Amino acid sequence: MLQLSYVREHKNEIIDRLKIRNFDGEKVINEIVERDEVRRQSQTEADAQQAELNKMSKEIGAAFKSGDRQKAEKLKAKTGELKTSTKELFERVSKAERQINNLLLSIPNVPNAQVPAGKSDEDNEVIEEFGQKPELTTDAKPHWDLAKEYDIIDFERGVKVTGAGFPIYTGKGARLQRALISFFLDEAERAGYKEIVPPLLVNESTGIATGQLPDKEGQMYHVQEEDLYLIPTAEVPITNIYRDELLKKEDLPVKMCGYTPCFRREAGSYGKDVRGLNRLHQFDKVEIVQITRPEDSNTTLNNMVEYVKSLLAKLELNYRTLRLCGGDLGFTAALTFDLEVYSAAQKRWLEVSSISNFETYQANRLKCRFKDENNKTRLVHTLNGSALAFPRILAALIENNQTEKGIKIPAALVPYTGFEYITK
RNA sequence: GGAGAGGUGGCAGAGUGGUAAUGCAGCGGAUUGCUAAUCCGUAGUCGCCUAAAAGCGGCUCCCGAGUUCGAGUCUCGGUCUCUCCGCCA
Repeated sequence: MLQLSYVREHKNEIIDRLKIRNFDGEKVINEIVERDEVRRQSQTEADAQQAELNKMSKEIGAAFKSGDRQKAEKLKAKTGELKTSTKELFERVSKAERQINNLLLSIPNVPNAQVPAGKSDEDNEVIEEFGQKPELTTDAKPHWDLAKEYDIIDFERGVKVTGAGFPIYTGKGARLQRALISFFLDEAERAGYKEIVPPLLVNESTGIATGQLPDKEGQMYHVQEEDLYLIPTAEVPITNIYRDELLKKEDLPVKMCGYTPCFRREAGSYGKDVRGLNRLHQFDKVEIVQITRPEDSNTTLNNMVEYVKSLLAKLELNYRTLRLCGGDLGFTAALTFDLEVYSAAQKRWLEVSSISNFETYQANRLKCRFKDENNKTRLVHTLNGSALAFPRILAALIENNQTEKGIKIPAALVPYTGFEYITK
């Protein structure tokens, strides 16, 4: 969430910039500033009274020690009234703090200056297109047909075992998943990311810190009995590794990666977009996460985008890079680039990676800070990106590489799959 | 699941009702003729005052209530960790 001092000092600028993401923050922010004034005034009074009480306590202690019992009793009698009014003042402070906190939680991140205005995904800015769209014969099939034909994904039995959106990968399909895990993790390790195997269930504090809670409960599966949530992405547990920690400046940047399944309820998603592998309740993903100094995060974001692009190039997939407009930006993100791969059989672009800079928004909730060379404690910046999400990569791979001989595996993956073609 | 012990600053670690020891690390400074030693200072956070610092004050010993003029210390509730037992891949 936004820092209170930042809201106080840049009120109008924040209101203006939030408009880029079509968020009208005027009322909430004015209320925060007003509550903050109450808070500070009450605290100044309360502190002064508390100081007086502390002084009296010491005098009483001294009087007892010197054996002056009468003086002590006299002083004790005087504390009562002051105690009551001090307590009331502190209650006003904490009430204001709670109100401010709730209001702050409801405000999304302030978009970075690079973010273009726009209402929806249609207004995202295409900044680059790489490679040729593959040309397929007219009888080319979408992946859900190919999956059945080549016996690599069993959607129907997935429905039986669990429900829609939980596919079962079989045989070479399963092997291909395993190949992707190893390929992406090996690449990430080469790029300097430390591999993490995080928990797949997280507690409430963790969900709040990265911004999934409150409000977005609908996205996560909740385990009632233990009050835990299944992770919607590895971002959540991996970023939270450094929650409530004070890092040394030489620890930065922290570069981590991890493979995990991701679980999403996707409440309210219907229609043709959900066909096949396009939108699932459980899917696999390798995530990269970085924690950086504030002044480095812009460069880092670009490096992360370049890194993910290099993966797509190695998989011989054509892609385009989008800069998300304000209307499509996630709640916690300041700036996001999406990478989309073209599916020739479905004749549409598929989002395979989303790479974001959260600046201090998550860091403030995480209370993740570092000491700089002036010994100042400052919030870090957090970033993450998919590198990559499997289902749509798989969809594009099998659709775009369908040949008469079978489905051709890109050369970079062959050492991992152990086969060059998936055949019937 | 049962029993017991514990949670103190970036880290380690004392502290049985009256201003939170000490060591290490980091940072700043002093001194010395050599990859070093020694000495001094230095926790976080909120508020007041500042142009900024300095300064002053509050809070913080896992969290929340309570007792008390005064709580790291006593009481109650919660939470997490460790040890032993039970169960178990």
